[in-house]
Amino acid sequence: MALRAALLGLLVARGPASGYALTKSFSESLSHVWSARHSQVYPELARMAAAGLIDVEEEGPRGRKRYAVTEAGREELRRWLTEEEPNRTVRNEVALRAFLIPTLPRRTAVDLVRTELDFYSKRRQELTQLRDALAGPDEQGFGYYAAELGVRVSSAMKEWADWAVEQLGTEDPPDDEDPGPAALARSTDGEGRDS
Amino acid sequence: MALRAALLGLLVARGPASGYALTKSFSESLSHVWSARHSQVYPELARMAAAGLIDVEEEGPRGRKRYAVTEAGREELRRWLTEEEPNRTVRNEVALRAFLIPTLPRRTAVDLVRTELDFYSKRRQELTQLRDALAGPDEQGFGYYAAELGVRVSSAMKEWADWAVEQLGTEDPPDDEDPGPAALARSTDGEGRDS
DNA sequence: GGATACATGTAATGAGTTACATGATTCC
DNA sequence: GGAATCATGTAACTCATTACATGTATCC
Repeated sequence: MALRAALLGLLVARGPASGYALTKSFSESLSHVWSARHSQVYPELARMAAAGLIDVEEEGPRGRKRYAVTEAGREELRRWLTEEEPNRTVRNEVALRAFLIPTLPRRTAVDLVRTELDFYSKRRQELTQLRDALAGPDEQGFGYYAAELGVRVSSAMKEWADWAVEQLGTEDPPDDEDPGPAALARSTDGEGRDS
Repeated sequence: MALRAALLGLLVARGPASGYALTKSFSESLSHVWSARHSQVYPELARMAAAGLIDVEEEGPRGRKRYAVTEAGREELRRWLTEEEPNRTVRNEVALRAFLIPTLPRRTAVDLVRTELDFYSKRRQELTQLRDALAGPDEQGFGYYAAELGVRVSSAMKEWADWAVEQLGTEDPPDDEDPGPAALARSTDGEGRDS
């Protein structure tokens, strides 16, 4: 139901829009928060219209349908935000890779972390720009909270990558050309506590 | 394939384990990084064994199977980490809720953000403890990088929530009992740029 | 003997991705 | 007229959750 809430939110905040335009939001402004492809968006919009949460307000040029949120849709969004328990399940592939780093030779590990560092450095810049744009007088701050969160989270990830590179040792030590695992290798077998 | 990599990583780093024990990792140490239920873990382990990435090393008491990673499994983990492009897709329900906050009346918005604040405050504490435990002499630092990342990210989220509460205004203003939207309401209709 | 934790599986359903498929408008 | 973009949809597949189903060992 998160996708549904996201669509309702976009329609409430930015006014009527087509499935195409909504999909574009997921690949642009909303991409640091939630994502969805058009193949997921169109059927969901159809279901929401069937449920009376949105209406086809206008049919435009290339078969375009402009959807507008109904009163029931507004209520559903409010209900979802206030009454449904947030799903805080984490499934973060970058963090997973971080978890797995110690299984790699040190040099390889450093390279990987450096890649993340560059990536989050860039993302932070992008999000900072976005946030500053949203803080402008007219934009009414929609997306501002999320952009600020994005800036803070990507800063944290960038700084973590800085820290990790340092931890892993950034200089080539004298014991050249035989990397060896970053921290552990096959380790601790025979931990049987039960049988 | 992220689940597969996570399982291989656990087996490489902590040695042979049962599906049950691996599943427990996803609800404990790994829960801030990746999650999976037993109904997903068991079939995946079976597929991995069929593919020769792991072996049933021992069959224990209650039908328990202890899996050990093979050389092919180690290689697959290395390959996944170094050759596969990380999936950086974000699908963060908390951030989505942040995005949607401005559609709510101010008072309700503040309550919601306060809940997040408490939650991330707690999570940060937990992760800090976990990280400090992992930094101990014996643990060889496995999970340390991920725990550090978790601490940094949840700190960022907690601090964002602090900031957001302040932005939304924490004091009851004199215009009591008629909340009104936090920032915008139905807003800006008729943005048609195309037709 | 009963509760709890250990231990493994399957089935139905929902969420999300990739690929297939089609056509209209606009810009050059 | 050709390319790019607008615009919507469906089908097959993978990934993930919830619920169903079963049985064993251990602790009290």
